[in-house]
Amino acid sequence: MRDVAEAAGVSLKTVSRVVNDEPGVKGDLRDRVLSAVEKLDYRHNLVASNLRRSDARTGVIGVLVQDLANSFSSSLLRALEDAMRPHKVMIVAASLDETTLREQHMVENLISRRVDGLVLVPASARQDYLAPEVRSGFPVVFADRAPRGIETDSVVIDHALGGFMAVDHLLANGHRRIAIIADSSTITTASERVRGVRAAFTKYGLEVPEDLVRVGERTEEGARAAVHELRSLPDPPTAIFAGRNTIAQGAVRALSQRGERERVALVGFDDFPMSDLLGLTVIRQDVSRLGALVGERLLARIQGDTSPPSQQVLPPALIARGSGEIPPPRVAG
Amino acid sequence: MRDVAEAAGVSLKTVSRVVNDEPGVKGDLRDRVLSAVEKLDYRHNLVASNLRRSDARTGVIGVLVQDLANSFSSSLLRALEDAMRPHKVMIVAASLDETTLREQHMVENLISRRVDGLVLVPASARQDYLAPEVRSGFPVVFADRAPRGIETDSVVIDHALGGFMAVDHLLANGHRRIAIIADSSTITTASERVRGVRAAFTKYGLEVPEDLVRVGERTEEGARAAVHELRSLPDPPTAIFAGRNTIAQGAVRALSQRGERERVALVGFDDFPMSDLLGLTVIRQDVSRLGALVGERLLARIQGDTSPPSQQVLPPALIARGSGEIPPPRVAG
DNA sequence: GCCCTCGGTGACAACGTTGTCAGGGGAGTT
DNA sequence: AACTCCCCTGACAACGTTGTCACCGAGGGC
Repeated sequence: MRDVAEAAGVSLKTVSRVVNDEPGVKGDLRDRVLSAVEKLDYRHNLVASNLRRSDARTGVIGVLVQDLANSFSSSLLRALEDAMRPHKVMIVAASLDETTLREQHMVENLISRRVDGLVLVPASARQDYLAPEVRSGFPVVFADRAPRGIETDSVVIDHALGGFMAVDHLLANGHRRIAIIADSSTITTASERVRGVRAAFTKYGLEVPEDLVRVGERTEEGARAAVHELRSLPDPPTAIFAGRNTIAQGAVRALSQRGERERVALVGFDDFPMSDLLGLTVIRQDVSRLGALVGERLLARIQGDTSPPSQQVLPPALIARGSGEIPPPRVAG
Repeated sequence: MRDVAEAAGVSLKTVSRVVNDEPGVKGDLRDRVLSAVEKLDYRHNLVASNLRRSDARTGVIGVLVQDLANSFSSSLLRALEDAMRPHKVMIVAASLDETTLREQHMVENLISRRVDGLVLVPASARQDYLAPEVRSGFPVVFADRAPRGIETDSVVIDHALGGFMAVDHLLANGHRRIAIIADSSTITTASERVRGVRAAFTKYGLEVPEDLVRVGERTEEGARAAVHELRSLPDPPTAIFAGRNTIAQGAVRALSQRGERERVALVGFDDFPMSDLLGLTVIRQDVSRLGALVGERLLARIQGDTSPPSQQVLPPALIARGSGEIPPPRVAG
């Protein structure tokens, strides 16, 4: 910028005015500056600009999700991007892979970078470490999973209700031997879903078939192996509840391999692209809506909203596509 | 930081030393500083730090893809993230939606933010506007699509070869009435793929059935409509080449609706999750490898590699899963 | 006892920008 | 003709940090 000022024969401040489209620079001077900018390939330095400016907006938010390659995460990211674009806010994104430690490192790093706000799909069980920031009014919105240990905005799906709906659906269709495959119980969404599942059994006055509960599966491979194992039991499940999208995908694969896709009922949690073509019955979370609401909340906070933390809960929906409507085999009444 | 220095009764510089883990601060002083940091909830400001530091690394790269929610883009992003994480580089990502204007705005913005480098899946036909940056040695790597108008690193798939392989496969299986549904020809990858398709016809000494060529489709809905229309022709196609993942998805939907999935051959470009379960034959691009190579190249440039621009071309692979192996109906020899 | 060395600490300027305020000159008013 | 007002422009400090260099005191060698 100094060079530009020199080349145009004006002061630094005048260049600054031209670059920022501030009023009050006469035509010829402005032209001289612009042509100097052109000639020297000058690029405005937003880093320095943000440092100096009093309001201190960087125009960047941090978004920490589970896995950028996962359809849930990427849809959320896209929805957030769309919500932020009109406000000229960009997104720094990272995958946490359910790692508590990485979550803390990333949060720390993003705060050091002075992002304007944070969207968090937490991997950790508790987020007390964020307390100082939240207290100081730093905008943080939790998505999909509620915060623990701090009070801040969140927009979550009613995971327990989703789990309930899925298994209620299977029980209503006559299934009793229902396998439950879910992620590690340290992940609150997973344990919430399982809680809902248990509530569904309770509603029918039934015991949960504990021998068919597989908690701690995350990967598609693990889920596939679990289904093979479960179906090989002496008294195998006639229906399966898959606690998240990768598990459902693994389950479909396993049942395909066994040629049992028409025989064993399956309800998944999380919709994903093309699941309709697989005829998969799922509990759908409206990810676009989730992202839009999170974005809206974050923007409000960034713009100075100081109302008490809000907890928004979105209902999931059961999408029947066939796999969940397979009846149990008629053996004994 | 000033407050911390005051609270600890030391100079600014000493605080700086402690925060940056520099050697040469005695035990008790260091402790005094750390406790002052704790008490005041001081957070190191990386923005100012980066401004002052001479080497001027921000530890952020920009990644501009087509659509963050698309499985191709999100897989690429994830691969890049994995390549960058060991080097403590974060990612600012944005969707271009094939908009030339947004591409330029975003690039400009990212450069203003002084990102250390840029990964571009370009939407524009030419990228001359980047010439000044490239000339000055700013690290830019093109992914999936080669640059036009500038010389810089790129890692691309051989799209023409992929198109050729797909249609060669169909022709070898006896199809002649092959529909070509592809994205707008202004997108170089799309036109490259179509070029390969035409080469395949030429190899067999055949004319391209121009009445079955639909160029300019991008969305799943458009592709679905196109398939319905094509299959309603008096002399309908017996096979379909779908020029990208969303088109293949639309085609599968359309054929499903018409109950013709077992009757019409289909080869898609771009693999996507669960396509194996749909029995879809595709041309697969190794996105993880692509992302890893792009990340490697970008890191080398950031670390000062000044060798001439490299052009890496990855071969695609045909994954036969059934849909592409459906023979043409036996009507007349 | 003097000088030198060296580890620890601090004062100051600088990174690239913008907010503040003062000054200069032309046009309009009395 | 003198004065006022307003529009442009520039000088300067400041944002939060770190590189540079100087200083101070203790310890060791002669």
